[in-house]
Parts: sequence; structure tokens; C-alpha cells
Amino acid sequence: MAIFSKTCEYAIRAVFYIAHKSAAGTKVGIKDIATGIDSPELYLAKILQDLSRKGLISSAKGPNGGFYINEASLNRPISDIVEVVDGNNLFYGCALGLKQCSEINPCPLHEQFKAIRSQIHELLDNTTINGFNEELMNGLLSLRK
Amino acid sequence: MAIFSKTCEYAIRAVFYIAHKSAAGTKVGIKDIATGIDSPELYLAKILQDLSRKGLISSAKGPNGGFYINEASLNRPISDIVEVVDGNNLFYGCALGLKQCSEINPCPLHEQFKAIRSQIHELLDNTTINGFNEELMNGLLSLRK
DNA sequence: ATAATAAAAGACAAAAATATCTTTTATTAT
DNA sequence: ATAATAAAAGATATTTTTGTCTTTTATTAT
Ligand code: FES
Ligand code: FES
Repeated sequence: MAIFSKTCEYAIRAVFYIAHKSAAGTKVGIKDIATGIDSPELYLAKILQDLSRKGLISSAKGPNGGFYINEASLNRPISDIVEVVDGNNLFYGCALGLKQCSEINPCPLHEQFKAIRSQIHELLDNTTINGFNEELMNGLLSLRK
Repeated sequence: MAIFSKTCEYAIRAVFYIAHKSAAGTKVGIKDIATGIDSPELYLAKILQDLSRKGLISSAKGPNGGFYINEASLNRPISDIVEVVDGNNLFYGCALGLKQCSEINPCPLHEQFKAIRSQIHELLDNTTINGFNEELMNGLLSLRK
């Protein structure tokens, strides 16, 4: 098991990819993104449609069209992406799958896990969509392979 | 998305359940366990068969049979369960699904995520199967609902 | 020996996640 | 207006995960 669903992994990688292109002022097509993050093109298209409907990214049809992210959204945290795609179970759910994580009816892992869980939340809250543009342009960070 | 697969959640809860019964010296039947942890009985049976084959738990057929855990296994960490059921991706895999998590080809979340990942590993390594027997017997901890 | 018990094993089913294919709609350039 | 482009939408397919049903095997008590 990974920490995110495959869908969410693609979503985050794609958003990072679009972000560093958007920062440079260019829209980017689905084909380019799919290649750039090494994902199945048509599946990714579905994911981006969803993110677009939810307002996380923007898109334009027709020639010179493509996906982009506006200034405001560039500064949003990637926890927003995770929440939209995978829901908030990772942030608030019980590690052992109890219907409700609570202090009054805790599972054995509760005390320890809630600390970790909140660190994950914090990490994703403090990581912005455009936080890695330079490193991505320099090729210091990877979104594929 | 949860941090463990449903299968793994059931597995850990079941093993905790068996453990605190085993500590009291009694074997426990699949029906009892399924009720005790609120899981689908026949699915859980499959999971326990697997854990049994892998040597994490023991079982006896026939009247007075059931599942139990021997002294040695009672002291094993639950990371062993996770590894058997969900593999080690949670401990070593890339957060964004890159084929290989590495320092030379890191994804944007690498630096921050590896710290969290190792804390998860540590938590599961330091949590033993029999570590909650008393609290479970006292009803201070829950494995269901 | 026989019947009862309980897990093991094998086959099957349903649901969810992942992936692909086809048609439609909007936009742009000619 | 027309043709080309590119995303949106809808339908379908595949794979994986989760869950169930049936038969078999081992053990125990009578
Ligand atoms: S009850 Fe399980 S993590 Fe809180
Ligand atoms: S490369 Fe992504 S977590 Fe290490």
C-alpha cells in the first residue's frame, strides 16, 4: 500500500508539472503532461477534468489551449489536491479502520498514530503547488520514473 | 484513502484480538474473532489463513480448536503484519509513486516525506502484538465500531 | 468407528480502482 | 464559414480489492 491512491499520485505530479509551466506563463496540453509525469494519458485526462471542475486547475479548449493554474491557485497547499482526490480519511480517519477515530473509543494505535497523522497533514498543508517550480525547471526534482 | 488496506486493518485488529485471548491462554474461533473486531467472517478467515501460512499466528482444527499466537510471536512488532499483508511500500516507497524513491532522483516531497515514513516505520516496529493486552481486557481500547 | 467441530482450500461474486475508446463541444486560425 | 485543435463527456474494459459460498481435511469426543 502506498500513502496515496494512484489517482492522487498522478494528480499531484500533474499539478506540480502544470504549475512550473504556468509559472513560466505557458499552458500545457494533456499529452505533454502525461509524458512529463509518465502516466496513462487518457486516465490522466479524466483526473484533470475532475480537478478542473473542482476549481483547482484551469483549462482552455481549442488551439493554444491546455491546462494552467492561476496565481491564486498556485499558492494553494497540495492538501487541497489530496482532499479532493482521496478525501480526508488520511487526515482524520482511524489507522485501524474504526468507523470513528475518537479519544473516548480509541484503537490501540490511536495515541501514536494521531501524532503521525497530523504531521502528514501539516506537511501537505505547508507544501504549496508552486513550491518547487525552480527545482523542477532545473531538473533537480523528478516527476517521472 | 486510509494508511492501510482494509485487509491489513482487519489483520491487525484480528491479531490484537487473538493476542489478548492467547495471553489469557485460550484459543479463539473465527466466528468469535469476526464478531470481536466487526469484520466479515469469511473474508477474515482467508486473511488469517494467510497469516497462519506465513507463521505469524497459529491455528488448530477440530473441537477446542481455533487461532492462537505463541509466546515468541506475541512479541513480534506489528510491522511484520503490515509487511506480510501490504508489503513494504509504506516503509520504502515514494510518496508520489515514482518507481524508486532515491536521493539522486527525488520527487518534490522526498525530503519531508522520508522523515514521516520512517516515523511510521518506527511506530509499527515499536508496537508489539501483545502490547495492548491489558487495555484490551479492561475495555480501554477498541477493536470494533 | 462415528459424529461433531473447526480450520483449510478452492471456486466464485461483487465492488472499486485503474485504464482505454469514442463522440461531442468549445475555441482558434484561416 | 471552414478546418484544425484540444479539452469535456460518455461509454466501455480491465484489474485489483473485498467479500461469499461450497467442499475438504484434520482433530476431538463419544
Ligand atoms: S481510533 Fe484509531 S487512530 Fe484514533
Ligand atoms: S522520491 Fe518520492 S519520496 Fe523519495
